Amino acid sequence: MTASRTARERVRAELTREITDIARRRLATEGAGGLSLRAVAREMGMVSSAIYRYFPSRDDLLTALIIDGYNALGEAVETGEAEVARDDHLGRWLAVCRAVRGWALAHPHEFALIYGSPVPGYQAPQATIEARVRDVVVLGRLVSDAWRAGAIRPPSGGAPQESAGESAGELAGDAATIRELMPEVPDDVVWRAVTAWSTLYGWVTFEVFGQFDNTIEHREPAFEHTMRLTAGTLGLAQ
Amino acid sequence: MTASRTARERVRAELTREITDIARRRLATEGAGGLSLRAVAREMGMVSSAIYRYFPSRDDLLTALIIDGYNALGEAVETGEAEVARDDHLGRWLAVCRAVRGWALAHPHEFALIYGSPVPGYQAPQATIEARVRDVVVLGRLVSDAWRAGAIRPPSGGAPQESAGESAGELAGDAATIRELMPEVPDDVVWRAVTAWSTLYGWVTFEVFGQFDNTIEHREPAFEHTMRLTAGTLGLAQ
DNA sequence: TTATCGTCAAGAGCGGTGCTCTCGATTTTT
DNA sequence: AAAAATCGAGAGCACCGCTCTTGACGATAA
Repeated sequence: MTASRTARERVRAELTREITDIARRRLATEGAGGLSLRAVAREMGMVSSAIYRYFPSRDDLLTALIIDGYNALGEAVETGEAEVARDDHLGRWLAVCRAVRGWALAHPHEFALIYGSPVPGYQAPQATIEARVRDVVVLGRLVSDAWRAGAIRPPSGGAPQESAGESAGELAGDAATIRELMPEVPDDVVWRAVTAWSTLYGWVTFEVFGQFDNTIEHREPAFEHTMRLTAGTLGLAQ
Repeated sequence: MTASRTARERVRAELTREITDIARRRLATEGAGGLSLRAVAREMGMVSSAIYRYFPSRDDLLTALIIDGYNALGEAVETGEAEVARDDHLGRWLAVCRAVRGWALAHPHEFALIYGSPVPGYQAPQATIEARVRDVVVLGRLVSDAWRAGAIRPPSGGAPQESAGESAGELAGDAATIRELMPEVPDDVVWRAVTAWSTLYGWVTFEVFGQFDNTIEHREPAFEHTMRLTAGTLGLAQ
């Protein structure tokens, strides 16, 4: 078995996990810029150079935290949305909104890591890109379900003035890409979904990053109201 | 006159300006976290300690850059919106959107500095808070003008389901605060404006921070379409 | 015109950072 | 049991923000 080689590998896996745990805890208090390998090593009673046996660079540790962050957010959204009846599409949308906001407020530094300013000099590896779609997948399935169930107001033939000429084709191309996440949905609804998604993350970003300070004090009712408004933009029946 | 002491003060003002210029240029290449006083000093042919005669700490230099950023964005929005006829309210909204997006794409690191993740360990002083409302003021005036001109669809008595009970009062309180920026506008329209503002900055944040990579390739037509959709949410006649 | 006083650049130095390299010790594999 | 792989520890490099001291310069007052 692998039991023999596990002797060393088990302690290695354990130490790797301990490093990321301490790093995540320090991230929550110091922020991404203040994350220091030496501090993590010090807290583990290790010498700083030993950390490099587990993470070859600070960026690799950051990558691990970013992937964890995407998965944590994705999981929060998935479980939040799963608790609502499948045919309650408005409820599913609101559950997604609350899950995103709740997770972001509970983990502001991790949220900043994955949806805030890119860390300078850090290039996100491919592994992070795959993990970052979990929340969007939930939205896509929700929109697709709602559309097929007839719960989304159909494109009112020309309500938002149709874009003219060449840009129409570019719009359609991008819409086709996005439609992979929400099958069968017409272009117009695809763009409504993108708009709603932008509104959700715009709000959460504003709130987490403090842009509402001294302006909106009762965030929760305002968020609820705004996301209901946004459901209207999305075309969900109220 | 003060001409004599100006001799000294003039070179001081000039050096101060040179420092912020170099810092801004380095910010554009290295990002906020990579901004180093020593590097700025080196580029000026100065010794590092001399910088502290002009900016007592790295945070003070950051503060100067942040205030400059708010003012640059505010000015871009103001001039962009001013070029549109006063009674073309949809045009004014779109001009605001394009100004925000254009400035953010042209100065991504400065945008990240003012609307992205807070710099860890940095506490924004009061001076920055005052400069950061210039863009919002433009939006407020625009919404107020449009409302008074009857260009905004009035609250359709209960279209978005009215929030119940106690949260209604909290909503109204915050709406009153925001109304200082958009006089005479009813609560419902205030929240539509907040929603539209979130959509705009949500989109721009997504685009600047690379969340649209491999998904939306033709950003400009998609942005135009989305912001027209958002104008509908705001209630602006199409 | 001379003396004084404030302002300035420069240098050394402190404690911190990411990261590299080497060196023994220990564990795993052969 | 011998060989190979892995690991922690330590020293060291170049960099960072920031502080303190020193000596030179220039504006101002006697």
